[in-house]
Amino acid sequence: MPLSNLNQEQANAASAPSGHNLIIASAGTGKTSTIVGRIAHLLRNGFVPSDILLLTFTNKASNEMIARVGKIFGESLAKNIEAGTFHAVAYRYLQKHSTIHLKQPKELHILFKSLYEKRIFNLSGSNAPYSAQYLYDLYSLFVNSAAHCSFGTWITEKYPQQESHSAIYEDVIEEFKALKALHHYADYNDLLLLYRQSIEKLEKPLFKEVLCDEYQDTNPLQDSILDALHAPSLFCVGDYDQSIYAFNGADIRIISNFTNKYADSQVFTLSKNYRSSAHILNLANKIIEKNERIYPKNLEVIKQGDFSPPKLIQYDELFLQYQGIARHIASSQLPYEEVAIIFRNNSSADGIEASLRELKIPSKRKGSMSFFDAKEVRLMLDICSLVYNPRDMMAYIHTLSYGKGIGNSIAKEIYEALFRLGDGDCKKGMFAPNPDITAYEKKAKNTQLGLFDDFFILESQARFDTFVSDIFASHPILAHPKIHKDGAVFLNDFFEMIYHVPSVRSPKNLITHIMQSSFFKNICFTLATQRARRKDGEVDSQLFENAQESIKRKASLLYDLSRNYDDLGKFLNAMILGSNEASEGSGVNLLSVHASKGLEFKSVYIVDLMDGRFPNRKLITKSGSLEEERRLFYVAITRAKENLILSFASRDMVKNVNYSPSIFLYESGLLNEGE
DNA sequence: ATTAATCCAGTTTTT
DNA sequence: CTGGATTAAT
Repeated sequence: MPLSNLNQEQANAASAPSGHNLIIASAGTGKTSTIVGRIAHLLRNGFVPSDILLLTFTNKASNEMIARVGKIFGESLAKNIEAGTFHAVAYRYLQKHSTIHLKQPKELHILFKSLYEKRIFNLSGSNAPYSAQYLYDLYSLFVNSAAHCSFGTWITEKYPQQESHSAIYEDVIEEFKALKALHHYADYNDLLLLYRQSIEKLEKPLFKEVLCDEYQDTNPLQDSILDALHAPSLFCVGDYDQSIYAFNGADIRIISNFTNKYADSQVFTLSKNYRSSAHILNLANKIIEKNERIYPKNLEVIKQGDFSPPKLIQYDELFLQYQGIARHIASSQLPYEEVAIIFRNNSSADGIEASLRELKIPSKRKGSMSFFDAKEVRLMLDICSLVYNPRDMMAYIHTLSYGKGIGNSIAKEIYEALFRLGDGDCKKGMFAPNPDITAYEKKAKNTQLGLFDDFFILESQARFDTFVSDIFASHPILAHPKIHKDGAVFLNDFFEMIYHVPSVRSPKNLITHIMQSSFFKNICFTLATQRARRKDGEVDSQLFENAQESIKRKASLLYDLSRNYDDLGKFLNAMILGSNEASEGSGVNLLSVHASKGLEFKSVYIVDLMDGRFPNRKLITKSGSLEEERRLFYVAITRAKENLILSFASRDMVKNVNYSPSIFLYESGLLNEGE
């Protein structure tokens, strides 16, 4: 039945014999239907669900496809197909076969930085070493490009002037890797590396057919996973012209070399476009022709009807543009869900959101970064992490650093003390410390200071007894000479909270418990006070109320999220792997070009088409290319089904900058030279 | 050496 | 509005 919904081209692809099949599917040619059709074909021809692996670029995409398969074959059967992003699939496998703790990218970044900052560079040369941030990004790019040489060699090749630092770089990275392995921490890249490592050793392929969506955006590391899977049959779907992830190592040579790599490869091309009007497709073709062609492309317009041509609106000022677009949307009479505003840089989103709000137009933005970035949310998740994994160093350090007089160093010393006192289990270290172990190793300092330290340690046992509870009184970690009254009270609250963690550690129970603890409440109080401080140093009571309200809202949002999970580990990982899956609210869609990939809307507005911003000149000089920017523009245009509105502003009043129109507006013929 | 406070710049795209 | 860097204080 599903195959009969496909056109001839799609059906040919979907029913291709097992082997190495590449499907060139341009924008709007029914790529999803073809993949679903392929799965249907497989299931009808002797494959069982567990023979099939479906790799997509987002988890949302795989959920949609599996749901469509479920409509045909039943949900219970469809859910046995392994499906998701490379990362999600890798993670699921690793969780079954090893111990790993997935960490927020930012977390490991902090860890890396702390190692990096201890290094001493030779600054006599003229070349300053890269910042920890930049080095970390470069390393990630190195991993994703699956180079066969060492990082030091790689970096020297790419940036010869950095050669003198490469040995130190390599050494820090080795230390970083060792530390990650020790704590079983994994970042996104590690998921892929570890997965590849595990499956390489297998004697029998895990799957009979692997389907890979958005093949043009796979990077060499992901491609090496496709190799390591040794699947007897591949079904790769992609479009050269929509490759927009070069910054993440995506390499278009992977898709263009497919036919050379596999002698038995078959290429299918889908050329019937069902999505967009002729006007829109003509514009898209006109743009993409400027890029070098790898596969011929002649899109056939299927959509019939009388549609308006793409429109360019010029504004004098940035905010006038946003307000103008908002008014345009208000008067367009379309349901807001059918409308998308697409921009090159996320920095455009705030202004657009504000302008829409002025007109009371609801809007939704993808994965509000701000939510998982908020200190209070991260704190709650850190507490969950350290309950889940009582040797999670990062989570302990972040949490304990909130104490007055306790910074990263002392927090780390406390963690290490608890770790040793509990023989590797910090919770045991808290409530059943090994009496034979001293909390803090004596530091090899000069004797005078050493005596001074001992003096405090002798005193410490009785130091805080008068105001701390039984659970905590005379705990060995109090021996730390730098912990004083506030810190002790803080630690006491921490102990109280952990001690009373509900025995049923469901995510929602735990979140509720944290929210009710005085430990968390006190920190929120300080956070709110900080946020309510005016420039003169006074605390504005109104601002304080607002800040507390906002914290409460975020806490209850996290509680709502936690109710969907019955397992603490699953909850924590979902908060990391899928943190930007959930878009909040409803209404007009606000999307970056990258985020718009794979989506379609009746009306599309592409804003801020100024030279420098789109194309992003800064990036072109760094790592990107004008061709990639052009593909981005092509992707943005081809999201539109019926109406396409392009706009730019010639001036930004706030930044006091003048802009000239994007080169793409000239290329598209909407502007002529000299205008 | 470590933490706390203050001031200043700046903002790419994703799993 | 946040992160980073600088500076002051313990």
